[in-house]
Amino acid sequence: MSTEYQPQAIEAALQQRWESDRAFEVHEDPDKEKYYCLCMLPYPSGALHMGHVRNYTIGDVISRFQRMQGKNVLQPMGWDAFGLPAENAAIKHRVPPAQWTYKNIDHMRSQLKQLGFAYDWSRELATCKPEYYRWEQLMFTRLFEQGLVYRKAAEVNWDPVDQTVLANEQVVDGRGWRSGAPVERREIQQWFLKITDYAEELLQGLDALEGWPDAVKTMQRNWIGRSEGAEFDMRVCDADGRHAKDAARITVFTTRPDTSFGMTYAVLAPEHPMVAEITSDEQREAVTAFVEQARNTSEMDRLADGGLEKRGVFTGAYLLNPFTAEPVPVYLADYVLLDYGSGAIMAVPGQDQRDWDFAEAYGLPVVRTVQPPDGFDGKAYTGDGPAINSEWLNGLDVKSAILRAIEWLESQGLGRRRVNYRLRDWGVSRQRYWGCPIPMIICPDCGPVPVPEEQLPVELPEDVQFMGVQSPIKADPEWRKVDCPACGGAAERETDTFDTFMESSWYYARYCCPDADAQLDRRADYWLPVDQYIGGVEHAILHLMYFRFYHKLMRDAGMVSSDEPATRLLCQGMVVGETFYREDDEGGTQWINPADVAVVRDRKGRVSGAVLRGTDEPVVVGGVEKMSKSKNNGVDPDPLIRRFGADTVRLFSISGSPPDQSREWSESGVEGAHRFLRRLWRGIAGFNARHPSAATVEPAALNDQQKALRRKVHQTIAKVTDDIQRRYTFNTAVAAMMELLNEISRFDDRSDAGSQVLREAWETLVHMLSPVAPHICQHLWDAFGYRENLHDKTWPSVDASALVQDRVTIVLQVNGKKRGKIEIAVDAAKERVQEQALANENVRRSMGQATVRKIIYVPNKLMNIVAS
RNA sequence: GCCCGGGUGGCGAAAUUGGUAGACGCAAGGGACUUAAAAUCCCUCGGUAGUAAUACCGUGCCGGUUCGAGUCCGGCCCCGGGCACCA
Repeated sequence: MSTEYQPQAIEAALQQRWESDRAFEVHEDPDKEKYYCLCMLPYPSGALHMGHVRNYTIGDVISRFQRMQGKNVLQPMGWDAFGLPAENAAIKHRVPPAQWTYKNIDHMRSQLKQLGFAYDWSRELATCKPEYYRWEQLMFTRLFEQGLVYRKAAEVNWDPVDQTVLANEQVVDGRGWRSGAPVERREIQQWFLKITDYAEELLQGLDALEGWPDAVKTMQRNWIGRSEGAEFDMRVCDADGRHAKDAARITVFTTRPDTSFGMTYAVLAPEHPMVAEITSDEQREAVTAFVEQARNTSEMDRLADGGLEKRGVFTGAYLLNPFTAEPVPVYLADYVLLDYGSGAIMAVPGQDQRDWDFAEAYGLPVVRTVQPPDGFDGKAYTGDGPAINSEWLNGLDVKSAILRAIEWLESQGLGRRRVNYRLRDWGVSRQRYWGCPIPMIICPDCGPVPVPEEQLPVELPEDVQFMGVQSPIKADPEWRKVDCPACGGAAERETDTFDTFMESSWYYARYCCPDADAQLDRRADYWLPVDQYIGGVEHAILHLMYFRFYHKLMRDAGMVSSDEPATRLLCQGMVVGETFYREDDEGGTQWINPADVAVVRDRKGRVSGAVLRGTDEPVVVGGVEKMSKSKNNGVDPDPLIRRFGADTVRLFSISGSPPDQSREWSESGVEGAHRFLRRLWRGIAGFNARHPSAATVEPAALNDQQKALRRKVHQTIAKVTDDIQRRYTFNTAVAAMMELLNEISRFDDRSDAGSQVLREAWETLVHMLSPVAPHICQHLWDAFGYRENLHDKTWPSVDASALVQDRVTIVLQVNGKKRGKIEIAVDAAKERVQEQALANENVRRSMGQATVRKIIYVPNKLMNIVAS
């Protein structure tokens, strides 16, 4: 064993050893407890970044730890291989997306292997392969047959840059989530999955997900947006409230049926199907113009000003309020949405601020139906209070009045209790090439027909040329030509492809049986649900909702028996880094990579500035931000691995802050991590040279110092175990191991007993550190003379007798302020402690003339003397 | 506006059940070794006063509960994230 730590000399060899041993290939074993640890699969963008490294290190630490707990651990890896960047690269570099993708996968796979992650590579999958997506296509056709898939012409968010439709979730502040371009409005025939059928279950299921962060569950709850209320019908009438016997009815949804007596008008969404029918001749021109304007504005734009300006138009029609038997005028307005509730509302300006604003703008009356405790203040009142101006509801509080109003509606046959969800169906059509073809055929006679099972998969041609941005399968007039499976006549294939969230909705299950001759087989139920899922918070709603939904679809298709895909979820924080820039002559900002900058500090260690390396030109320190191309503050893991080794990079990426918080990258921090491994290496090299043979500890014969080190060792085992297993605070686990190394370094006892304690300490440290830094630890383990694989060695256990202390430190307080400490035998009687405490010089001084009123004693910890 | 997080040294942070605030790491300062540098090792490191022992102050702000509050309660301020005309 060399005296200097050279990671380059050991890491590749160990990686090869694990590979030829097939060390991390696992199989179903009914006798062992299974543990499925999964990191969100990467998009093969080209190269790993520090965020990947952190994510996968967390997963690997958990996986290796659980394996050392004796569990049968599955940790797979694969590629979310479809997606837009491949098409952009194809357009830019004239290389087929498939080729670009496979090349990236090869490179990133080799990077992952250099980091020594314990993956079962035999299960690797890429979602762009027909043998993967064929099952997704089959599932889709079955869902179509069950009525869970439908096609409709719908307003879509059209991204003019990416030339594609975006899901609502992919629109951020009215802009495409990837391109940042303002979203336009279009109508296109689209395929939808009925996720709304599962809204209630998706909501209820969150309560059982105890291992998920509250933040994620809250976001999903808000996204599903359940609201309880009532819906009821109102008849179209004239200005005097007269109506024909067969007068049309319009249904409204409200969460506040108790305020119905305060309804002073009604509003329909501009796209409401009844608009043309009810509009009066006098108002027709104005209404048509308004509807036209609404149609040409995207929903995002219409909602953009957040209620400041409410636009609307009077239809000339009236509806009869069933509560008062009085007519109310009907308006169209932007602020009512067609696809929520029934697309029509009763407006109660007295109790709803939006209605208030609109009533104010259009001179409509306000009727107050709830009495606020502090009087009216020129706004809508939405709080609780007794009902007023509401006949038979008067005096009831809001909750009771709602119930009474619903009872009345039901008894009159006018309406019913109703639950609405904000969640909308999942539009899965994308007008892109590099995605899974949607396995449907449109026949002029039969309509949409699913591609029969024996014709699946509908394969995406990989060897294509891009002419502009147009999808090659759309550009090719031949690809779409097909015979209708139903009537045999000429028909056309769907040329849209799936949203890539479709592939990432079930990959975790396919890993369980990657070679199954079905979407899934029985092996899936052995491994599922995932015990620990790890990924970024940016997927809190989209991916994490879709994969829960898809899991329930697979359950209902009999493929899996669990209700949820993952029992525990960890969202790791971002990797962030300092930014640096300077302004160029044109006033533009030039971002400079941290690698090219030297930071200047003052005497206190505060950052006082920064200069360009080499030239010493000053640059501006721009603040800590998420690593990104645009701020040029990204750090490439490759050179770090070459220079410091994978173990250092792994160690650094999980130390310093807890996994769910952001981790600031710093070169000196990486050096710190490396320094720790070097000290470990040198310490053991020196120890092995002095004490070549192993010996077991004889606890009874140890002196106080030896006992103290041994106690530290076992305290550290307890701490590290708890931190990794229960708390997931890898930063404090690493800190505890660093403390142990410090303690070992201070221990200078060359006696036989001393070296026995020391050996136990070194071995335990290496053992516990191995999930984080597997290469160096295995190498050191070998150097101790063992012939076993550390990843299969049972995790060290705490010797409770080693934790026992003879003497303890008691903190002395006077009136709650620390005044001293005493050393005393463990479990000493309160009287003994009190005697010594009151004899303590410092305690006596701070008590002065005061007399003792009370003594609080926390055994073996603290004594507080209350005196006055 | 609503819903989640969070605010502790120069910095990242720790303090797990109300019981020694600042573990561990980084940065900084001093020293040892060295021809020198790197590497390594040792010491100091919240603020103020003091040679020191020690005292006072200190976990965003104000108040409360308690023998004792970073931790619990009430009210505010600020930062980050999510949702946002959903009736």
